[in-house]
Amino acid sequence: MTPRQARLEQQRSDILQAAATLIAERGFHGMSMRDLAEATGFGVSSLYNYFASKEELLAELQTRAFATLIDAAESSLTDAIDPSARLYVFIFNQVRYFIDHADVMRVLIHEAAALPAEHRHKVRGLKEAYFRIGRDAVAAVFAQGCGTPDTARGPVDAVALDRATYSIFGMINWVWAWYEPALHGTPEDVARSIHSLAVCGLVARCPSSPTHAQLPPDFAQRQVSLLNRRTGND
Amino acid sequence: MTPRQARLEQQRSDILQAAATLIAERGFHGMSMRDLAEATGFGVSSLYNYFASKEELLAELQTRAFATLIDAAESSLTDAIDPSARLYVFIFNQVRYFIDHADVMRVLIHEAAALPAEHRHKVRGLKEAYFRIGRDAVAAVFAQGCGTPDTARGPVDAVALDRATYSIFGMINWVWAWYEPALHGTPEDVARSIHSLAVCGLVARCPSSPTHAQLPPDFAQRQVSLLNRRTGND
DNA sequence: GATTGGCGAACGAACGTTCGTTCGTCAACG
DNA sequence: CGTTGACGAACGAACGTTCGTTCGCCAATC
Repeated sequence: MTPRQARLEQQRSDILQAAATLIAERGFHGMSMRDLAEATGFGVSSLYNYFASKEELLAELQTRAFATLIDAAESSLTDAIDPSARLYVFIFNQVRYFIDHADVMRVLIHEAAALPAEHRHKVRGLKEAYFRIGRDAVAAVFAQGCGTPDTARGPVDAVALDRATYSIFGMINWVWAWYEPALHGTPEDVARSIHSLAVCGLVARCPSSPTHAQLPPDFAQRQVSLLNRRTGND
Repeated sequence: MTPRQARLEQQRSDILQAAATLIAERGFHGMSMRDLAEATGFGVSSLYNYFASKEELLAELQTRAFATLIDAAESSLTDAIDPSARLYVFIFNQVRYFIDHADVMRVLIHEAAALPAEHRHKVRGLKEAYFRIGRDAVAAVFAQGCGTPDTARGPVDAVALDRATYSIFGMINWVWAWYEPALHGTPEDVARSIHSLAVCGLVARCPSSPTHAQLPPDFAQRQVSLLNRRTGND
């Protein structure tokens, strides 16, 4: 990559990050290209040297973010740890990303419908791919039972599995709406709360959430580097 | 109430419902007053006979919806049933409302930030009141344990309780993003899935979700009438 | 080493359209 | 007959986008 291309890519990333912040605040239609120009220091027309239109800018933002999420999830789930720990890794990955990139996350959740049809289908495909990764992780825990054979429930019907998976996604995705570091603990605390709720519920007795000791030793660093890759929205 | 006032109130409700649909589709800034005029059959300027501004319209929509939710939750939780069943009632209430009024719900979730400061604080107050109702229901289950004394965990720290409550709200609120009646079962199925996940998790053995037999016999009808009251967004 | 020319990148100005809102008017109803 | 409410026309502001131009860098030429 020439320095020329690197500079261009860097500025595209900067613009995307600024756009994520503004869209998260005011919504896609609430952000004007003039707002974005002021936030980035560019003139309004210069933005069109980097993105063909406002809608293409949104599409690029969403595509990059989902690709990052999928990459991080796939890479982190290659380890052959037990289902409950795998689910924790998946949850922590996503919680971590949402807390670190709250504005990008808000865009992902809120502005899927603002895309033109062509881009919407592409993003939809990425979203479904991501959903399947999560559902596989949930299904493994579901099938396994509480870790001991006598509590195993056996296979569950597909609709109930979908509902459970969507519900777990709901816990994770909702983090953007309430989490404040000063009030609600660390991202690890959040991930543990969600994992505990997903696996054991509020009241049941079962093994506590995996500690870091049970996870690969380089786990934390791996996640960070993965999540900062490709999106460039840091 | 004179017929005059009744007619005015009816038309205000109609306009609010149409606005909810449009805002849910395109976002607050994405809906124009001309769109709303076309959807309601009014001329653009006639809308200003009913609402002082576009922002006041949004504020009224959100205020009415939260007031409806709070009323329904408070009324349905007066019965002295056991904590787990109370939590189910709370969850079902909200799921039911979200599925019946998916557009209003999307507005509640997405467009809080679009309000001017004054109205935003008022709505924020309603939202916190609603949160406290849910948190009390969660806390009772949390404290009770799995219904038998030997599994009781005792009191939990406040931050963890908040995290768990927010997570349960997340499961419920996320329903708008995925639920389709043809694919995912009845609203009761959804409420049971969420309740089961909240109380027992994916794997633990514990009493199944309350059946309707355990609930007051007029439960279903009471919910419907409550939820259709005051909002008028039907 | 100085001059030139091509080119990516940034810009201000302006386009036509749409935005939220206001106003004067006029028909209809109580 | 007086009040209410519906309306089209019009407002200034802001929208996304385009255009012509300029600036500065880097390589090729003298």
